[in-house]
Amino acid sequence: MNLPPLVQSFVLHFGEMGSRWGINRTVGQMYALLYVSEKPLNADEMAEALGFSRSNISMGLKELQSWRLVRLQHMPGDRREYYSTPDDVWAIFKTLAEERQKREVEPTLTMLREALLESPASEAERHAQARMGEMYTLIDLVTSWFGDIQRLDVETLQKLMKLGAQVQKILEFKQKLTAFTRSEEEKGA
Amino acid sequence: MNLPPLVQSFVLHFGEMGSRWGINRTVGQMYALLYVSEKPLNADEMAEALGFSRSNISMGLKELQSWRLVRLQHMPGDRREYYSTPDDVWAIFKTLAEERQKREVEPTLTMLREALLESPASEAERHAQARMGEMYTLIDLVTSWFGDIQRLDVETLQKLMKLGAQVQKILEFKQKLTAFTRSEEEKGA
DNA sequence: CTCAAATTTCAATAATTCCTGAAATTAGAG
DNA sequence: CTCTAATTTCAGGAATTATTGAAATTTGAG
Repeated sequence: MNLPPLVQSFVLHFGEMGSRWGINRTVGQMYALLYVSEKPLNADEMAEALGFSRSNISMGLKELQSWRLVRLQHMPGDRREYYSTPDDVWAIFKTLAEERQKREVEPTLTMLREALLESPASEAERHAQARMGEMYTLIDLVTSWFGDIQRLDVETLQKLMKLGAQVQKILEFKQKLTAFTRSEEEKGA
Repeated sequence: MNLPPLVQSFVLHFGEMGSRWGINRTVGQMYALLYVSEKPLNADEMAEALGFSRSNISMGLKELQSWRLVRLQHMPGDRREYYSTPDDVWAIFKTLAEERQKREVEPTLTMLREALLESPASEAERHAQARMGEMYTLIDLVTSWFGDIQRLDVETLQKLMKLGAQVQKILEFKQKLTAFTRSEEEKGA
């Protein structure tokens, strides 16, 4: 691996993180490299920069494409394929959240829903089913919230981010939340 | 494995999910089993129920304890150790989020912060650093929001959940959010 | 204290996942 | 079309991770 030190530490960190998240180290490194690259890279450049085999790069890119984290493009007068990540970090985050939702949350909700339709055949099953119900409700609630946040458009987000005075904004957000939950309590009382 | 079918499908699903999340299959299954169990279980009961070796159970429990996902207790007149999961699903979710924050988010923020303090030695490094800055800001923003939601207390949450008419509540929440972002736009204009 | 039950550790091996080079396929320039 | 550069596939070996049984340690009842 022959990269500027700044880039190298980023790439290595992402590799480690990747493996904690069930993504393999080399795929994590590939993503990180593309993320900080000034210009799109082709597979040979990536193999060279990271010191992996060409075929490993090919498989990793396929994986990254399946997560929609990487975009493919062509350079005029060059038949090789060049890859890059989207510029907008918020869009990247949303894509990641959508994919995880689809791959992990949805199947779990489906499994739970099916379990909840069964007739429990014993006290143990009755209890298990009740627990699954609690989990279902929580996941459903949290992912709805998450979805709401995700639906914030890029412009709004960029504005928030560029203002820099995030703490301010977060405090306002917190206040809304507090107001919201307080009004619930009043209704409930 | 000799479990009621409802429990079995839940346990197996969690095992699969676990491996996607970098947690190993057997640890995922152990957690799932405890989660739906009516009463605390000891290690032998778990080994029996899941068909794993006693030593595997021991290591898995250590892992689960390090995540604070499992509590240890003793039964009167029995010297074996019994394990269970907390009842409150919201508390479980918060614990998980806290641990991930500590293990994954904090180290990443630290790495990024350090990278941002370096003086870039080239245009490539300059660009990489700018990208890292964008990532830093986003992670910081998202985790703050997440922290706010996490800080909602159990009672409020339980109220929301038990009301059952979640969709209603979510719509209200969405409205607050929309109001919030709209007022930002006005200020910005 | 003692001793047996309970738990943990750990080295060996089983299982899985990763990575590669060689071969096959695809695709675009001429 | 043809021919070659570019990419993908895939079987085999490398590396990592998971699981076990046996031995060591810990714990608490008596």
